[in-house]
Amino acid sequence: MDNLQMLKNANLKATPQRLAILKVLKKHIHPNIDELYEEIKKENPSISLATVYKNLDTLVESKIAIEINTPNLKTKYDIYEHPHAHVVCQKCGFTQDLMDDVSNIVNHQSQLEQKIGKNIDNFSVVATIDGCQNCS
Amino acid sequence: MDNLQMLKNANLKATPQRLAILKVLKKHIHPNIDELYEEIKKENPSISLATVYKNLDTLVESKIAIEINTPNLKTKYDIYEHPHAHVVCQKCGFTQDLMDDVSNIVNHQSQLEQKIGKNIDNFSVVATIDGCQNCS
DNA sequence: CTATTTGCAAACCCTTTGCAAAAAT
DNA sequence: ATTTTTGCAAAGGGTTTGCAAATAG
Repeated sequence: MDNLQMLKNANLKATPQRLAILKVLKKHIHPNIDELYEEIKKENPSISLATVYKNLDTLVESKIAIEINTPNLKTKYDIYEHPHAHVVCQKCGFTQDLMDDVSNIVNHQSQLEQKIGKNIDNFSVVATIDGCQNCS
Repeated sequence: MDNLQMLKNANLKATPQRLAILKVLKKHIHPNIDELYEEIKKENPSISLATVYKNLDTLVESKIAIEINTPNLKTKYDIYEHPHAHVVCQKCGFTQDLMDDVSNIVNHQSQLEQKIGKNIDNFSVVATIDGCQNCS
């Protein structure tokens, strides 16, 4: 969906700052606040970090974005398009998408389902990834 | 295993502070630093928070304890006895153990295994838990 | 005796907050 | 015109660090 429309649907004012955040969220994979901020400043040098913080909170509240909490690292963000799960390396924070079919495998196990429910929004697996491509 | 022995095996000096931390880790489920600190102070009023921080790092490095990273909340700790996984509520941080057989279900899926490896130490699933007993 | 650990206080992040000015509708 | 949002600077909170004194082995 169009960024401007996403904001309108959520009753949020379409400020240049918000549009810039959405643009970067869609172009970069799982950025954290610093990566977002640096990227946005290229086109919008006067944006303040506090504004980025505030807007990320707002976007998450409105379910336009989601947070991916990572161990010891800054929270990462993703656009909430169709819900999908993430696998996060415990050591280095490297984050990968879990395809829908894979998360369904996890999700359809009855015992697991009891614990985590059927809701895979924001679902993330933090694990020691043998041979993580990023840290080993 | 005996707390004193665990420390000796890791070449760590058996200070009263460390023994106190281990004692509390074994008695309380998934405490965060504050819960640990408050509990330890009951018997060891002069311990400093910095010491608790330092020792938790040390214990995790020595694989005597593990960290459970939780969204928006303080890191929780657990004794590393036999490895097991955790399910953490995304909303409230409520943390449950995942029994070995359940984590094996997750673990033995070949696609998932490719991503997360066979190592279930420290494995945690952060998810929105429908009807979480703690937050709903 | 030597190396490690402790406790304190200060430093150091990162994130949030208050508020007046600016901008969106 | 009204309400929301921005940007700044300050405050806040959690964690880490440096160092001298204390302690474990």
